[in-house]
Amino acid sequence: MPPESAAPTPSSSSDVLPAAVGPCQPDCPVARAARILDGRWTTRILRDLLGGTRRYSELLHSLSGISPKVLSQRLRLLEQEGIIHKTTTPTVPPRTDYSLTPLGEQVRPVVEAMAVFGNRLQDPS
Amino acid sequence: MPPESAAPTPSSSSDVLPAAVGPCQPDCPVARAARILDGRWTTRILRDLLGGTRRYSELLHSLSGISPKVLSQRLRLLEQEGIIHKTTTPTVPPRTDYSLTPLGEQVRPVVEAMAVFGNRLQDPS
DNA sequence: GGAAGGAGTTACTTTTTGGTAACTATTGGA
DNA sequence: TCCAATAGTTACCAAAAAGTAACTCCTTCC
Repeated sequence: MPPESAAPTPSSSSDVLPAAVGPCQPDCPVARAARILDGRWTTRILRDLLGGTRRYSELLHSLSGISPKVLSQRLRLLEQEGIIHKTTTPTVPPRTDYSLTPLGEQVRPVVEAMAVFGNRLQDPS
Repeated sequence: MPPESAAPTPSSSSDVLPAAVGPCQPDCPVARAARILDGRWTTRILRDLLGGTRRYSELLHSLSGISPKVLSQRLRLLEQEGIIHKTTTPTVPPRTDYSLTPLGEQVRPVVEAMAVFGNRLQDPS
């Protein structure tokens, strides 16, 4: 039987990926991140919030096609996970601002890497 | 009315994110990447393939909990998108190897960033 | 003849996610 | 009195994704 599989692929950069170490367990870092970033809209919401604080109605319009239900669902979830922070100002029409928490700021590299990858997809040079 | 929203947040690194430029369109790079990385298993499959070539049965076991149906569905999809490559060796029990294409290698930074983020989630210091 | 091994497929069900449309609350202003 | 604006919620329905279990193909070995 020939020596098979798992040649110690030249790891491109750091060793954050234990891919050579073992298989991806259900609670491995990648899986945990995936659970939070899951959903059709999550990364797009985050992408907009990486540009700064946004109001509910701003997000509703900038994420064209999202419904108010899904938006508030996702925002609630991200808030529960400690990724975003909600500020309600009880002005006369009420005003709600959403912004990234310090933890939420940590998704920046993920979303940036996705943007780079998305550009490769667009332009298959 | 006070000047509102979208203060030009100090962009942390490169300008891959057009967040300051405008809202995320349905076909923005982040959205395109998200469409491909979507699904409960996709990033985990990719994470394992970043460790090198894997066989169907290896993936089936390393991704504990995945069903053969979902695995082959996802692999087919990723192949169609040009992310992975499939090699069938018609030996006596047949053997199929999956590996990343050059395009697929481009997801490494995404998955690595997810791993880093996932570790922050684990250890909320 | 029958089981074994690898890579799937098929039919069917369940769960999850998302979409639609309409409705609520609050209060200042025309 | 009624409308407007903001930030949602609610009930209901549709679609998509995933799970389950069983079955297929092929060939070699016992």
